[in-house]
Amino acid sequence: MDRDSTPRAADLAGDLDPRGPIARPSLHEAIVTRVRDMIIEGILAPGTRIHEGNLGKELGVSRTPLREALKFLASEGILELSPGRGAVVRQFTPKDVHDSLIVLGGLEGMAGRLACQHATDAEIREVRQLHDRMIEMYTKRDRLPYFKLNQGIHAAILHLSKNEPLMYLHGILQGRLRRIRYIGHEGPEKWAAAVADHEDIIAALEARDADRLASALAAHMERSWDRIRDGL
Amino acid sequence: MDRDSTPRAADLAGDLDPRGPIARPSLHEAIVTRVRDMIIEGILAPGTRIHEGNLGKELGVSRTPLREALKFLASEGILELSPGRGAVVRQFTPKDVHDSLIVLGGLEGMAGRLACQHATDAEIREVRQLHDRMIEMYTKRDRLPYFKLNQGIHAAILHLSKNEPLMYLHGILQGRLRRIRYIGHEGPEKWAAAVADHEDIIAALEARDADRLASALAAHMERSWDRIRDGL
DNA sequence: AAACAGAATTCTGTATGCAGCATGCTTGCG
DNA sequence: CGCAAGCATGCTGCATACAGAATTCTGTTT
Repeated sequence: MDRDSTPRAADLAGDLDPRGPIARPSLHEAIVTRVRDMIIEGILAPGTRIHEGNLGKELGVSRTPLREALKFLASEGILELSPGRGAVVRQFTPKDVHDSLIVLGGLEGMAGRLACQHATDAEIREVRQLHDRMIEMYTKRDRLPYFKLNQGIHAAILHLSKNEPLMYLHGILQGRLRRIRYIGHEGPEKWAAAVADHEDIIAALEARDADRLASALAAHMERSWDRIRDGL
Repeated sequence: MDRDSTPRAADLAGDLDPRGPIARPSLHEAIVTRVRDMIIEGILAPGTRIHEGNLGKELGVSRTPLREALKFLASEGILELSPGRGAVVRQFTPKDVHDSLIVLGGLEGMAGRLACQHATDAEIREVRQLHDRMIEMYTKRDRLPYFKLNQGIHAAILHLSKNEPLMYLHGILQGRLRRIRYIGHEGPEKWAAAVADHEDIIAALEARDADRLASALAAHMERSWDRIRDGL
């Protein structure tokens, strides 16, 4: 509020340190991300009941903030709350995964359409650069950087939509599926097809062809399902 | 699990009481819906800090379950958490509302496409019946039942998609906007246009014309924005 | 008179303790 | 020997108590 009225310390810090004010991650946030990661990495397997006492002791926090974090994660759909029985790591059926991927494709399609309208040429070039670096990693068969760049491109398109609610919903669904995708079912055989998909996507974005971009993203997601469906 | 192996008590209860097992609404759930309603009805205005002590005393619960409910609502995006400063009722800018409506239209469009594939004829007839009753309320100028039936039709279309994640995301966004729509900006002048939109929507659904249904739903949402934009 | 420093108050964040319910085991009976 | 009822244990749900941070008020200083 009215930061210009006290220009000294605030602007000095602002100029010298573009990182802004020091924001320690609150314990709440720390626990949430920690537990979420534990679920994604499979340390907490789907279907397992979460023991508040043990988990709290293991994380070095008392039950109260841990319980609050569990409620938070339950709202994301990663956990299920059975009254009197505590929190259980949610199991996703193959249909759940498929349905989620369909919606995810639709959301990215929406984002693509909006990006064609709202993105600047410079921003699109940045996505192209991400893509080029991804291709580089692909030719080197360097899987982990490839995977991260892949995710980064999708996130970038969402960002270009400049639609916060859209990004939010996408993030929720993405979070649910990260567990599935983390395992990395994607066999190297079909790797090439995914790269080809991405080439289409970037081309459509550069041409600002909204319809083509949307259908390319949806198709990409459909093929992603084909890649992981066998792993259930 | 294997209910048929012990047919006596279980099936007896199941046959006699179709309501299933007794499910008391947990206090957690009760508080969540209560506070959410308070926000929707404007009792807790956007921007206000939530005072845990007072609100807890008012609801007759201690701070612990209340705090858990607040975290839950924060995950839905209805509240914001400022570390050290507690929870604040989120304010939505006009852009937030517009962006949300765009996404909402897109989600309903997706649902419409899926409904055209998956819905049975009987289910579509049920939606038509909802529509007819809505028209009836419209001709009587009976606003509240009209509003509820209107919401019901949209919910029904989502349901016909038979895609749980889609319904879930729609519910979140819908929940955020209910506060805005609850006020009831919709002037009676433009009422007729909304009814005409719905007529289109039902017709497209009955024809199972996915493209037409999707665009009708998106357009309907776009016009909904025109109706409420003046009220900020 | 305005502004700053300091103290007091108040509220959030966390820990702990207790009550109620769910679960697993043991024992008694058919 | 099988089954069921009762009992014991352990966990969740909630309340309360305490510590630390934020805010506000007051008194002093320039």
